[in-house]
Amino acid sequence: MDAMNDPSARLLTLLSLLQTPREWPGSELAERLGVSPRTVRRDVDRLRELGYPVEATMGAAGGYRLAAGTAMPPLLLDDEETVAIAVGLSTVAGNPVNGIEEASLRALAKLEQVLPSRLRHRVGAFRAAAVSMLTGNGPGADPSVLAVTAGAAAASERLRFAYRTRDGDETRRLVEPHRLVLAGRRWYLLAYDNERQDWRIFRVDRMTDVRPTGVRVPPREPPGGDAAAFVTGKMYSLAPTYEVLATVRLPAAQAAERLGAAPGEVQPIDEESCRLRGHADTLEWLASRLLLLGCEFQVHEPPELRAHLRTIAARALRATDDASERGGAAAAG
Amino acid sequence: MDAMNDPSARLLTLLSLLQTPREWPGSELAERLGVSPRTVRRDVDRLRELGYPVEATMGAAGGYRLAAGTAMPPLLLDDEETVAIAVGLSTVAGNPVNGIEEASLRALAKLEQVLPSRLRHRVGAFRAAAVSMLTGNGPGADPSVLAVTAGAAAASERLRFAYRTRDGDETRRLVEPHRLVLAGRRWYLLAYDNERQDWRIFRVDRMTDVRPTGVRVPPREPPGGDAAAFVTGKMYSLAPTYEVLATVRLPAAQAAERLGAAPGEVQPIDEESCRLRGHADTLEWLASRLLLLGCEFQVHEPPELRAHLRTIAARALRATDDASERGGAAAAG
DNA sequence: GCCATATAGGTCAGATCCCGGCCTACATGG
DNA sequence: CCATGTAGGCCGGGATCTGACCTATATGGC
Repeated sequence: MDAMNDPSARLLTLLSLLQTPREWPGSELAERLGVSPRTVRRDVDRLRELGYPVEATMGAAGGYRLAAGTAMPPLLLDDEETVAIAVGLSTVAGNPVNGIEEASLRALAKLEQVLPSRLRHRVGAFRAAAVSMLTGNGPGADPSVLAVTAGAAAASERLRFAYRTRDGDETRRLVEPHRLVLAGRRWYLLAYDNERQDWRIFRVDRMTDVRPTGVRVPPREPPGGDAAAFVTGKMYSLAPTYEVLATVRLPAAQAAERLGAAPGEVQPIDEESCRLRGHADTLEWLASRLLLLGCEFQVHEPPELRAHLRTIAARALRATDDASERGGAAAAG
Repeated sequence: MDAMNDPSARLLTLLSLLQTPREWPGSELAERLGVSPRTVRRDVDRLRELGYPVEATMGAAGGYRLAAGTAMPPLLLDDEETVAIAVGLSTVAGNPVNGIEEASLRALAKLEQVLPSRLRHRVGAFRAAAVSMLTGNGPGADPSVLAVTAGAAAASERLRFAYRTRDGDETRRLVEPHRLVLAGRRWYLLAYDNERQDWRIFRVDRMTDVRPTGVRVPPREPPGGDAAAFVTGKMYSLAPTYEVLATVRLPAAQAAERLGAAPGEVQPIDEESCRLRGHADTLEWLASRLLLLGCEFQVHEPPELRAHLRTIAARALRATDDASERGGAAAAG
């Protein structure tokens, strides 16, 4: 199969074998690699010298296996594992709520760059199901759009895409991407618009048909220097959001834990309740998060959220109403 | 730093450089690798012969970059990307709803096997936040328990762990793990209990302090042959679940899409409503899923779910009740 | 307690590969 | 048209790799 004469290729396949969570006797490795057992021992030595600790259990039932070291070894994945990782990263990057969004985006860009095309559509299929499932069918940004954009920004490549403005118009853009910024629950792209000759901010979930042009340009300095500040400053003009103020009957620590490092601040009121302040862009998201807290709470601030909670309450009551069960059309009003 | 005299190590770092989404001129690669440009060209050739298509753009502003080929190249990740991948896999494996659970579990086991300890606690910290955030704070199984168990099952290693029975008793077990099976929303371990000398099924979320013994045993044949059938057969005796029957005022296709490939069947009633049948183990999960559908629905079957929906409705109404806003203790009744 | 079987590693000789330096060919952008 | 990049052939000296010995040592089963 592979040319096992080449020590480098052999080391790679040896690594991939050792990453399987099982023990490999040296003789079997020798057979698989097509070399003598002595060479296998030498290769194992080489891996150890490279910093990848190959554990060996001695004795009659001995064997080799890869252990945790100080550096990550190169991951050698099969098709399904690759798809799983791509989908997993999509759920984290496409619905970011914790604090590793940028890293997951980098990893996703790195992965998409080398993803075989035969796996690409499988990833897409799973992604739709998984993301909508895990995130509560939010209208988040397409992870592959995110990945391509992040890659172009890192490579300083011009980017071409279609952008749907707030009014629903479709426009085509040619930009020099600078940085992706996460604000609230949405990704924004800070980029220099080549046609309009000015800096613009784009909502990534409104970008489609994204394709790198391949043209590299020297990176441009954004105005103000700090991309995040620039974006958050202009964000509210792009997407109207709701300011939330609520009282939650839960200790501040517990509330923060259940909410995750999500939007907003949590301030303790007393030992068993706290004040929640933050902003989000959809009422459904807010309502479901509050209800999933599993405790009593009061919503003070956005009247729309109060109205929406009443809507949900009414719907939940109708769902348990025996009267509407008989005549299906009764729920029309 | 690295011994760049070794061609194997050099190829690895070259791969890691090329995985960065940018273009690398050959001269810079030569400098970084500490070899002559001619050797870089030879190394690039070698990568291509190994099946990793290194794209090169010719001309004055040329350079090398790694493109998508037919096989996945070994992924070389930095710390943050590794953590992001581990967290992403945890959200998919620890809250499985789509159909790549087994693959994500394999990938997670592979990754945890070689995860440097310094990254381990960072993964743990993010995991708690991310999983509870994305899954709606379900009491799912600990992903690292899942990963260790999957690894032991793959390696045919005996496993020792503490198990909390339904009555709340803690027992210590020594088993030969056979397979992990996903049933409904929970992971189950089918294993041969060495002390009780019989096959047993364990809920993974009740396993703690899991540690492989390192003792390898020849794999045993499970009773019926098919692990999944065996588990689903005994599942209901382990965890009491709720049978759901509901009518949803949404076309069947849309309902299926919003519910994902989750548990249950969706049967169309007419063009704008359908019947939903399935089972799940927590009322919170069921209620939130139904409410997130964003449409009218009626719950027929589990009386507990009807009661829970009324509870939620009452809580939502109290949250918008101005009277209870003044006196905090008024919500006690 | 012994033996089979595993890892661990030293040594040697021959074949092979690797590397840098030099050369020419070719594509591209200013 | 020229500077600058990739592409690749050729050559010679030196380093490396491999298999085939060998011994030491740890472990589990009989």
